Amino acid sequence: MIDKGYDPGKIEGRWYDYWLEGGYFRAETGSERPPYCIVIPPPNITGSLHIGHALDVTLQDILIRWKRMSGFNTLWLPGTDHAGIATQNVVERELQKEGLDRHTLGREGFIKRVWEWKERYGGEIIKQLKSMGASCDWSRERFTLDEGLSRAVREVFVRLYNDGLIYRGDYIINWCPRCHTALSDLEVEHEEREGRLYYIRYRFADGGGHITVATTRPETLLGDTAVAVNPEDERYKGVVGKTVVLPILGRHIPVIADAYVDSSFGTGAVKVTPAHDPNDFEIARRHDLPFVKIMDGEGRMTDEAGPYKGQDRFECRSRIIDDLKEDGLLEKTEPHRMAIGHCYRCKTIVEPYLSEQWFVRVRPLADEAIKAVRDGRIRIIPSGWENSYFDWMENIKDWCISRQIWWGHRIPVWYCEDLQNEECRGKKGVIVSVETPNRCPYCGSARLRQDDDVLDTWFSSALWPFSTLGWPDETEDLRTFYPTSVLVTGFDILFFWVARMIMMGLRFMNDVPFRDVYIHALIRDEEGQKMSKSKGNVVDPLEMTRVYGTDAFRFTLAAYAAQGRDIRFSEKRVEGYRHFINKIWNVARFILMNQDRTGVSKGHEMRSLSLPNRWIISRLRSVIEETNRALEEYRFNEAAGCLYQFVWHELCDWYLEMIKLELYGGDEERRGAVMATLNHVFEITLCLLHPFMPFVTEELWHGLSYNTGVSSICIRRYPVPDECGYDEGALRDMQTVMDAITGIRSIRGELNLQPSLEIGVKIKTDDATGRVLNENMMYIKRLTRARDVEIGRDIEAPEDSATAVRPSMEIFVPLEGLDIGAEIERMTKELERLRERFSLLERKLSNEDFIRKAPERVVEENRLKYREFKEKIKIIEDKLERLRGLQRSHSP
RNA sequence: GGGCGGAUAGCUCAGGUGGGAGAGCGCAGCCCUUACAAGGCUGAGGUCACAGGUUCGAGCCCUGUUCCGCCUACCA
Repeated sequence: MIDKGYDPGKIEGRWYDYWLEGGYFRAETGSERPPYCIVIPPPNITGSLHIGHALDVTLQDILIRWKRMSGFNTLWLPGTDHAGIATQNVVERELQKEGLDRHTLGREGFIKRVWEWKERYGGEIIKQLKSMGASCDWSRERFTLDEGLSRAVREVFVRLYNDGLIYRGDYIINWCPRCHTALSDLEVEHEEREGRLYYIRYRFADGGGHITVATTRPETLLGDTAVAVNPEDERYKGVVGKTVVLPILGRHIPVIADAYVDSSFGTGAVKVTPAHDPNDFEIARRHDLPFVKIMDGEGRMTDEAGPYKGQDRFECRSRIIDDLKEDGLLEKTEPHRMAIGHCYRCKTIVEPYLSEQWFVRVRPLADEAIKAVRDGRIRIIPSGWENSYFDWMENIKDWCISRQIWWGHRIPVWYCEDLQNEECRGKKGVIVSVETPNRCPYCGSARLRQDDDVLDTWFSSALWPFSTLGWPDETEDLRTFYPTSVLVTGFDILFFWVARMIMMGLRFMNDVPFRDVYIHALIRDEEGQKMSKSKGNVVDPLEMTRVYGTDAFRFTLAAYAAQGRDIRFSEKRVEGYRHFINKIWNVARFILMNQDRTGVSKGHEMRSLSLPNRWIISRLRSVIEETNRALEEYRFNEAAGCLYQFVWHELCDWYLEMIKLELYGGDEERRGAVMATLNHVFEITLCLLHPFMPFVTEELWHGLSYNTGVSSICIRRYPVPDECGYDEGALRDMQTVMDAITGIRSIRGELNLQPSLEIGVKIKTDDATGRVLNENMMYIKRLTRARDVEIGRDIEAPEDSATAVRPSMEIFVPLEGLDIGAEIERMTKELERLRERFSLLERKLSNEDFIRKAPERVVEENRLKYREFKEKIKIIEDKLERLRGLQRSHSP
């Protein structure tokens, strides 16, 4: 006999090892079975499992286990991401504690150090994935800096370069002064804040007056090389072409006209700082203005900043404001809402910064990626995200891919230092190559210098669906599993990752990287706040699994995963599902206890079974259908909800309670038949549940010896409807029996009758219903604790009796000393409810338009209900009248 | 500035194509009935944010309003 309660800690590790030993998670090469593949969104090696991963992993595992059981050759490919900036930051912090920095170690030494760190801690998250029960094929685990994946990265870079889709140049990019690197537009998080708009006077050089510009960043005036106005702006017509004097520095700069300037904003005149603002950069290129860099990579002011040299950018700002005030050049300031960009890794305010970087020309790639979704080669689920996808793709700008850090894929570009011939000089000595060159291919020089930069981490993750399968080699895995089946991820990386995988997949594999993209919600705390360490509101998934068990936690996440909505996570709900698992556990206990006593017999005809047995099998058939359908449509919450409802409220509350009668009494043949049915139903139920709660289902499946012929539930065929018979009559009859039982119970409950009180019951009903009730009398008696039940079409309502009205049934419970007042109250309330509904029906049916325009089916349904309610109301009215009569005769 | 989503029971949320308002938790009453008190039975509780419109009929479709959340953006 198994333990009284379920203790997840005892069994989870054991079964996970069992699965690994059995090799159940390993994908086959050269399989006849249809492939089903998911590549995991690779977690950062710096990370530890958070609740978002837990959700992501749970949903993927549900799909993979379901498909594996359904006969597919499944591959769930796991791995981790090197996470360039994040990892570099972590290791740098560690060095800092030792009083070191990366420059003292040197590039090679530092990278060695990061690898050491990776070996030590990078595996943590993998262990945590395993503890969630993830059925990944660990023999195919990948890391974005693996040799194979690195080769893919270089290959892609070289091909894109040769196709003219990668270029290098001086542009304004987003610069993080703390991480000392360029960032792509996406890596900047914008946050709206209350700032100030400063109105600053620039005096004309000829001494006559001034022009006022408005700016949010007064310190950048040090780098101004013009003031611009709109050419159509009448106010400034006479000013264009004049010269103004830059405040503080006294430099003379021109007033120019450019259509970019919005006359309605500020004063209609804008200062132009070409080296520190992307728009000004464009203006400067149009007007051939000089570029003056006033800030360095640390965010400190350069020599160009004159008296402010060496100051921090924010210190400089306040100094400049003071100085402008002193010079009487600060006209006014206004409050101004604006979005400020922050580094997504360290939250430092980013700086628009002019520097030489590598870029991907994404327009042609994006166009193909748009087509793939438009024509349905890729489905995005829920489809609402398609709009965001299209919007972003249509307005996409070139992607800055070079990073000035050390941890990552070094850019496969070398520069010839000698430029010894015409060809070499023509190419500017730039060598782009998959293999590391020994000599310059143009001039033969051996003095080559590799580009210092590494690639954006997302550049390598964009290749993940094919680089992990062996590309650029034409491997068996690639042939079998590309395109992958579905990508499961959160919307926060739709652009970062999903969109870029689509672009790269189409470009290099000539096919989409996945057929479906399932986008799940973000998990928030109970107040709807995003979880973050600094807020201290994180829910630790590992603690959840420790306290409630992995299965309960997984089931909770699945039950929460309704499409298109954020999840507000509540621990109470996990607790609820732990109870659910305990419930399942106890079904197994129930089976084992009775099995010992009764044994099991086999091969029973459905029609020879008693009503509850025929009913539960028919219900299970529907549950199988619904679960499969829900999973097919990524409606995880519906699948979970349907199983929960079935197990708890149908299997346990009704079926088990009813068959106790047959198990405790009845003949041996009958007991054996019931046990056979129960086992059949429970075995299938465990299988249905297995993808959601792998551990407890495996444990019970073995505990109940269902493992004949198949060594693990995880490879047992996922239930199909044909495994169950279907008996519509049983569903109908069972409903009748349940109606009778709940009717009687309702009287018991509402009148507060002692459960020990054995009651007599009279039911007035038609012959057909009466026959069903009589056939199942024993269940009714047991579940209502009724002494005797009299059934007939001519039953008279006894005096002093409580009443319940059910479809085609009037139920009476005669009671000595019935509390007439209480019963009148009950009946009155019931009557009110009925009358309300009835008058609605009455109005509907007396509406000619309704009769004429509504579908026949709906009209008929309403007529039926109308008659039913009318009858019920009459019964209750009569009953009430009699009760009132009684009340009068009883009172003195 | 543009876009998207949400507002349903005290709380957290379900409600694929318009036709009987649901679940879990919580709450109240009764019950330790031999799988489970991590349980059972019976209940109470809702002008489906607001205002219009379409329709025989709207939680669901359309328009507008309010509040909340998110994404996105080069008006300094």
